[in-house]
Parts: sequence; structure tokens; C-alpha cells
Amino acid sequence: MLDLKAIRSEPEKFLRLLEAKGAAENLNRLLDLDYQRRQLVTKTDELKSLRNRVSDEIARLKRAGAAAEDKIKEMKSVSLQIKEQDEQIRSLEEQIHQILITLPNIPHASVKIGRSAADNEVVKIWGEVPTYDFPLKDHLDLAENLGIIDFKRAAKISGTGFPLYVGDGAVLERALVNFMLDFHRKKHGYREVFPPFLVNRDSAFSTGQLPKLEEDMYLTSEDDLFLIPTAEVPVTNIHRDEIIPENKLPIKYVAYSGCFRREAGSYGKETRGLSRVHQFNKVELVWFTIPETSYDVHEKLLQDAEEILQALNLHYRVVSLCSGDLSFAAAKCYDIEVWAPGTGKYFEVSSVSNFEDFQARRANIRYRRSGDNRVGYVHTLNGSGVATPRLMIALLETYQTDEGTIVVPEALQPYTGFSLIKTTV
RNA sequence: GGAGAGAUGGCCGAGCGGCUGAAGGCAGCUGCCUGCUAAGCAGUUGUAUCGUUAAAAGCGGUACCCCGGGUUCGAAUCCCGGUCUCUCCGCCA
Repeated sequence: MLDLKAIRSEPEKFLRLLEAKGAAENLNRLLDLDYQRRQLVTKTDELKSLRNRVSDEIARLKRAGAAAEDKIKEMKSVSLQIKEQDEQIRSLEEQIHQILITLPNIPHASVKIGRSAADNEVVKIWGEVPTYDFPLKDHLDLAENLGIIDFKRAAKISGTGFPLYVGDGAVLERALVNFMLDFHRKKHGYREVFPPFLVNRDSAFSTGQLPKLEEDMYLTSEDDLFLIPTAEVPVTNIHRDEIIPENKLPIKYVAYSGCFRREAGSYGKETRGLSRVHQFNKVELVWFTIPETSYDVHEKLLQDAEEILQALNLHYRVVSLCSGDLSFAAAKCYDIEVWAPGTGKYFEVSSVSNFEDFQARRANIRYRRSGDNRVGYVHTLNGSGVATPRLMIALLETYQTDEGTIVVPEALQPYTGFSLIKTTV
């Protein structure tokens, strides 16, 4: 959520930046409603002040045994007026709120203004496109031949987009998750949490999924709980409605979770294989920081996520998203895209975002400054570290051999207990 | 799923329809005292919002005792609805 007071004081700036994200239409109406509200609040507070004073007088008169009928009568009509104006204020606040919750975050000054993914910039390339002296298979062929992912039976069980990992495939998937959790916990000092996979509306609102992206989530109708699309949602909400002492910051969590996405509207494209699925596994990194350091942390977070791919020796590039491609809540975002040689494409395996105080405002996560004891909103950041399905694609396709087997990267071998995946059926 | 109990400030805890933003205690901060520490004494300490201000501080107003309604000139206190927590029973990995 944006700061209404900030919008009020610099409306032109917000107009310009919201346009850069393609979402400026309601701004003037918002400012008008805000003005009306403030006028009415001032008027109504004066009436309340009057009522409080006279009510005290009435109490004094009654205690002294004097009559107060005329004052009571007068206050009766004042109270009625207060009630009417309070209702108007409530209505104005509701309208303001409705606009405010649909306004996206504004891009940071370092973010390029652009319309779509075509305007994104590659800011880093790590490693080189690997070369092979035999014809490459894509992950679908490899997985099917090796019998490590059973898409057919998965479709029978749940439908398309719900991978069923089998045998060494299941072990490999689990190994990836454990490897990444340990990596961030031990090497980067994150605190591990294991969050709930279903969340309530307040939690989904806080991180920005609601109200605009409700249809992207699975909803359990009986209990009105959402299946999480990312661990970002429960983990960010750990500190909802809290005031954190500054000396406790930064706080950094690493969490594994299953992730569930309806991917409504994306039928027909990329529906085969692992590239776009309804359920997947992801290790997520979440930071809470003071505002002054959040952009340094953003770079650090990116680096932490990159190191996973480096440890697995996978070629990747980093893309800085332009304003038009930023998600609803993000002020700045890097995508990490890993190379899949069999498919011949880069796949996004991580999104590393700084939300500044946008989520903190929605979630009411504040901190108390050590110096002057004042409270302010924290900055929240998160990044995938990383998501497995596309990592699996890159892994299978990068480490395939001309026999169709898969060499397990050294870093993973302690977790798999084997170094080669070959046909077992 | 059934039955019962509860929700007050950073924490514990009192609270009669007006004199309660809220007693008392703890913790924190500031002074005083003390060779140091402890103890003692005095003062102080929430959040949001509106106004004043270029802005902040400060000052003034308003609201907030789980949430939402109601009764009343006036509600932490009375009434109704909801949420959450705890205990017991049932079911259950």
C-alpha cells in the first residue's frame, strides 16, 4: 500500500511513477476523496470535543443536584449530527481504501521505465552456454526415458501441472530442497522456518495477493483459506502487526514450501513438462530491514540466490525488470534465469524483489528506531533461493550424457546418495 | 464437532456508566543520592488520525481497553453479533 500522505504532498511524482506501471487512473479521485475526508474529520472532531466538554458539565451538574435537561437536549442533537458525519467519514474512508489497495507500488529510481518484458535489461551473465558433442534431449524426454517423472499418472491423479516424481527423481527433488535449505542456513546465516501452506485473507492481503490476484490462488471454500503461491506469504506475515526493535533487524528467514498456483489464463502455453506447473517446491528467502539498508540487502539477496546456481555450476543470467514488468508489490526486481540446453531457453528460477514499505504498510510491520524511539515501517524483501521445477529442467538438460543418463552434480551427491541417474525400469 | 472459561497499555494486573488513556506492580528512560553496584527518592514512558508548521519537533483536538453494531447527554464498564485464545470431551496423522 502506498502512503496517502506522501501522495498528498507529491501528487505529480506519484502520477508519473504510477503511469510507468500503467496504473494511474484513480489518483485524482483519491486526492479529492482525501480532501473531503480531512475537512469532515476536522469538523466532526470539533463537535466531539464540544460533546465531551458538555458531558463533563452535565456530570458535574448532576452531582451537585442541579438540573441539566437543556444541555442534555442540546447534546442529543449534537450526538445525532456526529453520528451522521461519522457515517459519511466511514463511507469516504471505504472509498479511499478501495482505491489505495489496488494501487501498485511505484518503481525505484534505478528501475528502467518500460512497458513489458521486452524492455527488461540483462545485467549479468554467469558461466557459459555449455556445449555437447551429441544430440541433446529436453527434460521431458530425459525424465520419461529414465522414469523419474510420471506426467501421465500425475494427470490421472490431479490433472496437468502436478508433477509426480518417482524413484531417483523423487530423491533428486528432495535433495535439491535440502541442499538449498542447508546452503542458506549454514553459509548465509538465515533462520529456517517451516510455514503453514494455507493462509487466511489478512495474510494474502498483506503481501499483495489480494485483492487483485485472488483468482491466481487456490481457495478452500469451506474455510476461506488460500493455498500459498509462495512461502513469501506466510513468512512475511510472521511479523504482521508487530513493532520490532531496531536492534533486532535485519531479520532473515529461509523457508521451504510447496507452492500452489492456478495459472488461470495461461492455458495452452508452456503447459507441457515442468516449466509451468500448479504445484511446485521452492526455497524462499525473506528479509525485514530498516529502510536505509534495503537496497544493499537487495543486492546481497540476489547474490545469495545466485550462489545456488553457481554451486550447481549452471549457466544463468540476471535480468533487471523494467517498470512495466514489475509485479504489483515490487519497487525493484531481479529475475534469475537459468539456461536449459536441451530446450535451448532460459527459465526464470528466481525473482528477487525489494518491496520497500509497500507490504509492511499492508501488514502493519513496523520497527522502533534506537536513536529517537520513533516508529516507522520496515522494508521487506524476498527472493526465491530457488524454485525447483525449472531448476530440475536445467539440471537434467545440463547434466545429461549421450547415454541419456544424468550426472548428479557433486554438491548434491551427499543429499542424493548416488552420482548417476540411469534407467531402472 | 460438543461443553465451559477468557480477551485491558512492552509485560503482569485492577477497574463503580461520568472525576480513567486508564489504579497498582514490573520493565524502560531521565534526574537526585552513592567510592562502584544494588537499594532508595522524584519525574517520565503507547498508537493512529486531524489541525497548526515549508517540514519536523512541540502544542491543541479526536479516536483506540479483541472486532463490529446498539442503548445513553456520556460506555473499558450495560445489550446484541462476530473473531481469537485456553481447558475438558469426541474424532484423528
